[in-house]
Amino acid sequence: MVIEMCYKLNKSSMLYKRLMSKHLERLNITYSQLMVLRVINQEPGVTAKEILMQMDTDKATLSGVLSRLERDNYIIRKKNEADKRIQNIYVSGGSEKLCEDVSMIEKACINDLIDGIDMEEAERFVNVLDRFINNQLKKIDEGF
Amino acid sequence: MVIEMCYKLNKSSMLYKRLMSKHLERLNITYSQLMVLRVINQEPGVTAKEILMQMDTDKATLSGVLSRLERDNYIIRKKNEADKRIQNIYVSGGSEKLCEDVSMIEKACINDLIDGIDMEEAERFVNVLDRFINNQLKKIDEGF
DNA sequence: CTAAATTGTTTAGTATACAAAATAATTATA
DNA sequence: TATAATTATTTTGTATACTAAACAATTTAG
Repeated sequence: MVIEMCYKLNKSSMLYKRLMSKHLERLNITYSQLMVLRVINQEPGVTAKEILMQMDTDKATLSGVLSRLERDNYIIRKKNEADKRIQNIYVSGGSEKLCEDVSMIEKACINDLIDGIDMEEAERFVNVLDRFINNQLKKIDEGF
Repeated sequence: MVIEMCYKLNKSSMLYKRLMSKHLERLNITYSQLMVLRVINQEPGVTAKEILMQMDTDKATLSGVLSRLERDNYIIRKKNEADKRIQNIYVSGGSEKLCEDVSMIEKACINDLIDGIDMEEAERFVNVLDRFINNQLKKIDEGF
């Protein structure tokens, strides 16, 4: 039963990424890149470290995403003069617009997915999901 | 609200893979490889095509997983004489045992994750998740 | 029967995900 | 103050995920 739940969580997650990627294709940006770009858009000047703390991803993965975002001119990195280990990251012109466009797409895409699921059900669902995630985080913190 | 739900589904899925991968590390097999190995264990002689139909993954991805499973001696592939495009796939000796071991690990791992979530909640959760997945599949079938 | 379409699978190329090691800059310590 | 420990980030190496193209064997059509 619980194993089934886990498989289905994985399946749903995979399908969501597949759906969003398809929609993002014509904007020439990937799902992961977008998630990161959004954080930078909301907090101009953030550092990689700060992005990492917000998003549950790996530093090596983020490093790659950032370098591709920079390569494609979505972001700009400036070395921090006070501490030269740090780079402050900013979105480049046009990226704010991109973030907005994507939010629209996302909302449209998601409306279809919620079909037949009412608000109360969704809330209970997220409530259980939160507890499940917390259990997972606890396990990981404890060192498995 | 629904966007939040999607993010959390992704997060939970990522955490689950991270947890399972950690546990599987000492068995020298990856999560994806194990999922495929299980199908082969249950249906000796299956073809790649048949595995694809059961598991929602990509043929190119599966091809890679199969070649690594073969490289590491977990499976054996035999060319089908009737139709030489096809290969029948079998687990090699010891893999049945491996599948059992992993099931044990998985159960132990999952017991901790369900902590504080009762059976009824879990059932409702999976029910909503099923509908959500079906909506996603419908969207993908419709060509997005 | 032969060219064209189909089928099962692999290869090439790009983007993650993640562990482990390497770098570079900063801070703490003997 | 030289050295060790720490911090922020990148690099390396392996394993997915996915698209598009390549291949080989098999069918289907004209």
